[in-house]
Amino acid sequence: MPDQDTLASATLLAHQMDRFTRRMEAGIHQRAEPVDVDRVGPLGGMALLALHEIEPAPIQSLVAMMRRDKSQMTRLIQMLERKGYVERHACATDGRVSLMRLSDKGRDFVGAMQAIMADVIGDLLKPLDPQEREQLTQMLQKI
Amino acid sequence: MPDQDTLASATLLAHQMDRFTRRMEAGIHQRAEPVDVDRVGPLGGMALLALHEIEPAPIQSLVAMMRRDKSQMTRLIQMLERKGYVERHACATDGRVSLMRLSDKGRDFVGAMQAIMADVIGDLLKPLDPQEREQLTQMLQKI
DNA sequence: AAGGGTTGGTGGATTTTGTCAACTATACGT
DNA sequence: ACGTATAGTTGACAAAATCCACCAACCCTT
Repeated sequence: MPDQDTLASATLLAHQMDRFTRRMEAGIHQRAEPVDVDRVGPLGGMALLALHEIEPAPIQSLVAMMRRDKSQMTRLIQMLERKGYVERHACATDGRVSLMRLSDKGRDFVGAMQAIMADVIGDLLKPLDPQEREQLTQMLQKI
Repeated sequence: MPDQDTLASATLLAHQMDRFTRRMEAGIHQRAEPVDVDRVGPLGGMALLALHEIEPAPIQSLVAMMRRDKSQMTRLIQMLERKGYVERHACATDGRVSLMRLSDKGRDFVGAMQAIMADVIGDLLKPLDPQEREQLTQMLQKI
């Protein structure tokens, strides 16, 4: 039987998370606007970032990594391909999958994006000392 | 000049946050479905939770708290009012604001919701020991 | 090798959220 | 009384999420 405190702290955490994520996205979105000439959007940007870490990869991996619906991901990738940020080619060992990788244009974009993210997040995390930041990422890693 | 590591860790944090928030929302959404008979939706649910902490409150406070657009909030509240979860009455000291508070129905809903949230979040946080959880909320508080 | 179940990816349709700008009415300062 | 700021509302629209059916290639098992 959870007491009143447990209940309240759970919703507190949820709100905190939500708010932080929100601030993060707003900050990134704002500073990314001049960079995002082709309007890939926040989600598209995140997808490119994610792809950068795991390329070459099938859509499925990106789906798992970003926890989005696969149909959504299909369309997102199609858009990114159309705009020249990612390239796809059939997988040699499995006829169903098509492997994606970043194009040069995509790589440039990712570089710019990472700088912005570091900037924004560094800003948001200012109230924490370096040790705490380390702790934070480690905790998030665990979960 | 930020080094490669800083850049990568920022995007890592962003992804971690995004994923966690997403898992949380998915879990809550899933388990809340039977409770959400009037289809107030995830956002409506969060709004009620938030309101519960600050009521009675003007829309503006909720806007600040949830970091959503005010127009979105207006419509959300209208929906919640229509469905009988919140009540509004004019503010005595300021003719522009209308104060919101939960109805009994709203309060019941919040109770059910909190239990679900505690459950889901407790589940997600299982890999952390109590002390770490405490640390986590405190860090999030700071930022 | 043929069948049945599974998995990777697509497409359509709809709902939920988010964004931006214009607009009303009240409040506030001078 | 005047300009300006604030709370809330509305319209129009764009982005993101969700759900479901579907195809084709894979993987078993027999």
